[in-house]
Amino acid sequence: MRSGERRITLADVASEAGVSVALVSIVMRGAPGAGAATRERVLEVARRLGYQPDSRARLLRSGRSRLIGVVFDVRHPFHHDLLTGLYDAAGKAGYQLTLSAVTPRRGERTAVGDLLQDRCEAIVLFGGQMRGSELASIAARLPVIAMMRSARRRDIDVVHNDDALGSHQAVDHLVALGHQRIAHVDGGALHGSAERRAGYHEAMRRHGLDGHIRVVAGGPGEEHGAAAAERLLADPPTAVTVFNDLSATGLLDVLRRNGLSVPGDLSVVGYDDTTLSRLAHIDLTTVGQDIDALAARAVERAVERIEGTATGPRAVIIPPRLVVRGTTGPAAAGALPPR
Amino acid sequence: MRSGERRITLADVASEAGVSVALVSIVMRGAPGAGAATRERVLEVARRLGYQPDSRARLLRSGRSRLIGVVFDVRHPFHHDLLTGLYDAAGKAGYQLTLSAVTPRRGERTAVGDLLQDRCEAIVLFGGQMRGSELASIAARLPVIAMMRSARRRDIDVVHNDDALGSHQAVDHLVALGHQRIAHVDGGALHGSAERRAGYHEAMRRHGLDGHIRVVAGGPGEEHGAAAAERLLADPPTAVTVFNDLSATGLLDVLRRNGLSVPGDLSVVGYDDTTLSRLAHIDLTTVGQDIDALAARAVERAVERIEGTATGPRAVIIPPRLVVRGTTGPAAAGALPPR
DNA sequence: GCGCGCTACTAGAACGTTCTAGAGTTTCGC
DNA sequence: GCGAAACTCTAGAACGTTCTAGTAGCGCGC
Repeated sequence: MRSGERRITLADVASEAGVSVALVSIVMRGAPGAGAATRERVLEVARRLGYQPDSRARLLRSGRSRLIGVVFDVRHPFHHDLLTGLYDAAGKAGYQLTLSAVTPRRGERTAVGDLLQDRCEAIVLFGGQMRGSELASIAARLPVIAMMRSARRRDIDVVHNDDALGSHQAVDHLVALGHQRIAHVDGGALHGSAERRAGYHEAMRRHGLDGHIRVVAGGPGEEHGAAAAERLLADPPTAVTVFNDLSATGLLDVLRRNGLSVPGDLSVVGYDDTTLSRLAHIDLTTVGQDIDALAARAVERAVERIEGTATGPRAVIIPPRLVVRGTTGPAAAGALPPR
Repeated sequence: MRSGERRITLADVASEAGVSVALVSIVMRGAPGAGAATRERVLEVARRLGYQPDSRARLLRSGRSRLIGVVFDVRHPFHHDLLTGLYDAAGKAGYQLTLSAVTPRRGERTAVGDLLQDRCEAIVLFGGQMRGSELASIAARLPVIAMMRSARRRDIDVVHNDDALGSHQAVDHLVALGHQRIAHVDGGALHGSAERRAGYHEAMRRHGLDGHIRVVAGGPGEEHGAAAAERLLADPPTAVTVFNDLSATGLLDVLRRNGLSVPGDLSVVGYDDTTLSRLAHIDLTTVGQDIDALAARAVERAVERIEGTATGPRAVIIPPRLVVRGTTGPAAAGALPPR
């Protein structure tokens, strides 16, 4: 049946099956309260008539929407894995997702506004640039769970990766390979940059490598890594931890163009374990975020907020995991300075 | 207001403003039929009370949903750009999108089923693996526009790139650079592979290079391009057109590992102009699809089907565009065989 | 001054489903 | 066998908004 043609409703099924509309609703929802024989008969009629539930009516009448709105930025490097994980987690919790994308030409405010109209019970958002005060005004209406972004407000839940721990893991790995002259290329003002930098600092100090601490300004893009590499070439360290994989890719390119062998002359650790890091010719050692865990915890927290059962702090921190590939190896023999 | 608290409705605004509910509805929709002073008063009350429209009620009562459902596969290489384009085009046509993702763990049937419940007026889908017969059963209910996939059925609209023309463009570019020994690495059984291969054949024949036609079996992944490169090494052509960018990346890796210079010894043209092709160290010459045009035409066709104004063939073909970067250059001097 | 057309505004029904209170029937325990 | 509890089924109202048909008032033209 096409636009303009009336759809089959519960009333049509009820009429054909000789029962009430309310009983057909009970059957179609799989709710208790219908006899087995009646249930079978109703299902058969519904199938034969091609009945398709109408979520508009359900959403309007039902006391609960059981919808979790997801605002996602199409350019976010993990949005595909996050969506996958969020759908899984929501399904398990008996909720449904309704998606609203942020694009270069569709702002976050529009994306959020659409979800409010849908009467979502909570909103999960990742990426994006909304100010804390704007998020707070939404949080006054319904639970807001922010992922992978700064939102230090007492009414917004935050789920993110332990960036500092990831840097510790990277430095630990390099130290275990014998490296001491380890530099860090940061992410500029981007979310996570300060934490990854702080983690690098802490880890270096923990290993007694204070004198080798060296941070080079960077950024999230390939070009940032490339520029950082140019600056490192004058006095190369034996290893580098880089803010993210894309930046590491740019850095690798410049190093290789300048005749340095990776990991022979210099080891490189990225961050995020994006698909880029897995390309055969990049084969990047990197710190991976546990996306499924992030998604699961975000939904869990959303459900807790909806159901009023939330306990614990607003911030949920998920530990990352080092993924060792081909860009890290033992420190070159001549690289160990006298102690 | 949080879950459990009653939302402000049109009735609340009407009561406070001293007008009817229907008039408030007219004002909030920006529909004609309200006096200017009344309109101002109502908007002020709505703003003060924090009224938020309820799309559930609107969707249920309104004769039209004006929703276009989009089924997208999160792993599709262009889904971010397509979503961007689709939102833009839908907005311009006065429609809204409702999204439903296909993930590794959420099948297309589920994704489509959700959209049917939302009473979308048409469905646009890209990627995915649904059989033509399944698509047809949906098309019996409402207009279906398939993008970038095979669906040769007379009741389903298809919007896609002219794959054959893209291959022509690639071969033309290489011939203009003096290449004659041009091989093609195909995409196996994947959508578009046959057309890209056919286009390569036609273009080679058009340039009188029948004797140099050479097709190597490939596939969509990096590893397919790498394997094809291994096979080409025994007798390298001077140029290769590759099914897609990712495959070209794999091929490039193997060529370079084996000491071949690109484009000095061998030129490479990918397909799709993905973000991979733009990385500084890849800098791939590639055939780009016009994503915005694809999205615009898909929405246009959806609207035509909804409004019963569709004319023209079911298939809408968008020409691609060659993007010249660093992997193509003049044929090496010793490469020209005697004519 | 009267009638017609237009605009502003209203009342009530409709959209398709779920919720809730009730009636009737069946089953189980004493 | 009787009473209570559980189950099946029904009727009617509700959800928040839009649609539709109508009324009242105003302005303009004859």
